[in-house]
Amino acid sequence: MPLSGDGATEQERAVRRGRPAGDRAAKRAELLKAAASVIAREGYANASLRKVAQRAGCTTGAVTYYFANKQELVTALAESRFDAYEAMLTAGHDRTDVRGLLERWLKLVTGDADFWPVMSQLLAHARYEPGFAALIERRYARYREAQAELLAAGQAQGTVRSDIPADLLADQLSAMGDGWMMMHPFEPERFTPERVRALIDAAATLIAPGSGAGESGAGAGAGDGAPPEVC
Amino acid sequence: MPLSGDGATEQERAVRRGRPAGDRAAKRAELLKAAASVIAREGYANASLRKVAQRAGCTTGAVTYYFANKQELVTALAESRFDAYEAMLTAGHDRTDVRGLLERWLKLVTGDADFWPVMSQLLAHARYEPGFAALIERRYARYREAQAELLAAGQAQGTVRSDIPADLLADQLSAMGDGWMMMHPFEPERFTPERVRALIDAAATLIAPGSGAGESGAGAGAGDGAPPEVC
Amino acid sequence: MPLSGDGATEQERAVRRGRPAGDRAAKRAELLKAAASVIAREGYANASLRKVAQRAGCTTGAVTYYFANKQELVTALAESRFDAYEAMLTAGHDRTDVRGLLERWLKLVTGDADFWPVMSQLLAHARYEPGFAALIERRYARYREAQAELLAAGQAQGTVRSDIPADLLADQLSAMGDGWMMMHPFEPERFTPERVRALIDAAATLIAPGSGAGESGAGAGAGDGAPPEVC
Amino acid sequence: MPLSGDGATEQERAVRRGRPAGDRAAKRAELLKAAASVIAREGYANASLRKVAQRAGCTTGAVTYYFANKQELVTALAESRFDAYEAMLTAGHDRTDVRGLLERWLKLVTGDADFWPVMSQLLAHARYEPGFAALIERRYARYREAQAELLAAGQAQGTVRSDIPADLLADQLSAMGDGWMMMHPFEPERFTPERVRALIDAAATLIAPGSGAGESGAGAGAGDGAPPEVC
DNA sequence: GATGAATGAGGATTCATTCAT
DNA sequence: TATGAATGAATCCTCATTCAT
Repeated sequence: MPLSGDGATEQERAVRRGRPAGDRAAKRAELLKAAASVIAREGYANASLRKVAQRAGCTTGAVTYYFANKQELVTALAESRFDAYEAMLTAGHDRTDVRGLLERWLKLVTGDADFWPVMSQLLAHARYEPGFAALIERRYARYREAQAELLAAGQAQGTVRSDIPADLLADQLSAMGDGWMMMHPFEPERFTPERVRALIDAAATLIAPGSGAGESGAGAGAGDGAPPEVC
Repeated sequence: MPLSGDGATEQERAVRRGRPAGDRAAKRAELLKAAASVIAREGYANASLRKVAQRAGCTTGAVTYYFANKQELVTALAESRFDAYEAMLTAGHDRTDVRGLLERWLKLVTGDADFWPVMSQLLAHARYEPGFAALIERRYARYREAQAELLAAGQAQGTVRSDIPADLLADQLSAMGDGWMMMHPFEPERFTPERVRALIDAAATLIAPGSGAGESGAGAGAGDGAPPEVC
Repeated sequence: MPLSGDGATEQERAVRRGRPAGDRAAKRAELLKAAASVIAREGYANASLRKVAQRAGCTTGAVTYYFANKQELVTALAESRFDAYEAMLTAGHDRTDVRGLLERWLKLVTGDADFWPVMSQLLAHARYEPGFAALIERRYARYREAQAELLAAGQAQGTVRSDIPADLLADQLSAMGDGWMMMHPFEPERFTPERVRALIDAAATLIAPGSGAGESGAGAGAGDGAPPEVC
Repeated sequence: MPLSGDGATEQERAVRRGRPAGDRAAKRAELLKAAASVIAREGYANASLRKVAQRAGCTTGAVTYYFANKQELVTALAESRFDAYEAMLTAGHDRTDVRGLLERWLKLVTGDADFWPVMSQLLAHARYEPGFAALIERRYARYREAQAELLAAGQAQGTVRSDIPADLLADQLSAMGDGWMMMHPFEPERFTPERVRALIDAAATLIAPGSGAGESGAGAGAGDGAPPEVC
């Protein structure tokens, strides 16, 4: 509408020009949230575009207007989730603070009730969605590498046990996270905040150096924040 | 099926004796195998009764004849998988041999190429399949308890670290297994036999007592069987 | 039902064995007729499986049960039409009877009111239906070759003009047929039986040898059967 | 659009004078070209307004802005094609030059690669597009009449055979043209320029007077321009 | 026991069209 | 004048399930 003097200043127009798609990005984000909600509540196999549209309060056509494909929708959803994941991981904190990483992981994963269920559903189906698997593999690998680097740094500083190579440790930590992620939505009553904290504390204990001989369990200290002997 | 007097002679029945519970059970087992294969190859979301029938070499009607529902088929499949899992766990070995457990787990999981993919798909959908979730929760809990018992016995014998309660350790070990199970079908090239062994060795190191201070990594010794300092 | 003595003789069973698909072929033929009717009445672009099902008096699912694809349905329809076409062409008559060919062509094409419209719609869309174009090209070529052979034989006998190669003549005759086929459903009132006969007579005159100088037109004799001077 | 006083100065209008009827007509023509291209490439059944817009480099809204309906677009396209056809036919040449007509027809039809495919698609669907059929019938009839007049004049001059009434000859010639038009986009490799010329030469031979008894075929001379004995 | 025909709801996707801006 | 968001119906197709045989 170049001729309609709508009272917008030059600067405002420039801002508008900055996001040429108008509210496209916002609407897409809204639809992604709806999709996440549906997947979390009904599972990937039962998630249809119709349900997504219903939850977003629009028609099916609107969904396919913003996302050409169901696959595009799902891929975009996965991207956004991995973005959050990565932001968590690289959130300008001390790069060797393994304990901090676990805490941030805990916060991310418990902050958004949908996060775990959605991620587990996406991962479970990634293998069978052509083009989708590649995306997850790529981003997942990046995440694991970052984690391995962090653990290696911890080993250099002596805050992480050195008798297991960092990459194996990273694999084990992320596998643990995946396992929890998969089982959490399945039996949520088992994953009370206290138990999750206990699990995280235990994980910290597992990768701490020189542990194993003590009498008092790390799990016993669950809920008291960071046990002094870890990290 | 002992109640169906089908007019078969004693001899005919004797011939049949090799099959566990008559033709019906055999046919059901055959269909379950087909279902497992389809799920492993195409994913749960894309697995249809038609495909199962096709792979089993029979008609769609036959499948619904032996299994009233799709849900019944899937549930029976899950039961059979957990049976194998439990048999593995309780296979008359030394009940305190944690290392042996890991080895048996490894053998089970690498022996049948479909085991991991099928299990991960079933678990991923358990939450959303009414009546199915309960089954998995029950059997999974039983498995975890058995594992916790085994770990506790190990702690009593001093072969397992005691600074983490056995139930937390069991949770962590099984979560690790779940995580690998989920990622394995997804990037199989990452899970070479050597690396799987290294991961298991590292897991053994993780739960061993008094570890963590050494310089040489357990993972470095991957492939050489059981590192002496573990278990 | 191998055990049910249904009173069928050995021979009857053999017959049944001959068409293993039961009434499958019959049902398919029925659906093909419905499809032809829909295409003739509504045009290819507006022909949907739903409409075909409606006309056949069954559900959409039934159609896709007998034909995996819309393309398969359309292809089968084209095949059946070409079968009729070819049967017409090779109907055990005198292979050099060009006039007879034109007559048979006329009968085929006027006998089934749907024949012309359906064929023209199929041909018009063949180019854009992957895998369908090949079929038509193949069968169409065969038809044109047979026609060319027939015309060549006529040339050898002196009943067909020899100043134009038989293959070009065949091309022209079939193009004429195609052109009529295309325009016929479009302005049916122009194609009265009388006019069609006149066109055929004129076509016969066109390809007859030594024509062109006479005063009385072949078209003037339309309706009086076969003008003596032709063929 | 002479009635729209759009405030343009005399000079501005002069500049515009090159374009037939202002911007609107130019834009419509542009869209028509895009529509023709889409129909030629994808077929009528697969041609959507979206694709037309895409090929024209504008939005869907723009198309519906310039053409109220899809039907209006298609109708306008047909009109423009028939305009070209008629212009070809009545292009101030000798009105009795049948050979010249065929040559001009050849040039038109081979000059624009899209002409044949588009026309055949439009004709194929004319029957089923309400309001569209009438248009084609009218214009097609006019074209056939003009052709019949020309042939009648040829008969009077002795350059066209007189044993077949002019209107029947016209029908046959145009049917031939339609038939080629329909088959050409379908198997383009069969319609090399040489063969098209041979076909046209043969057509000229067909309608020439006193032909048919000679031994040498007109088709054999294909490519050498106009055989002396024809027209 | 087993078949396979048939159903009908639901899947994703495409499309012409409308309309506020 | 032109945009592009949004609609809702229609597209083809898949599927679990039923049922007469």
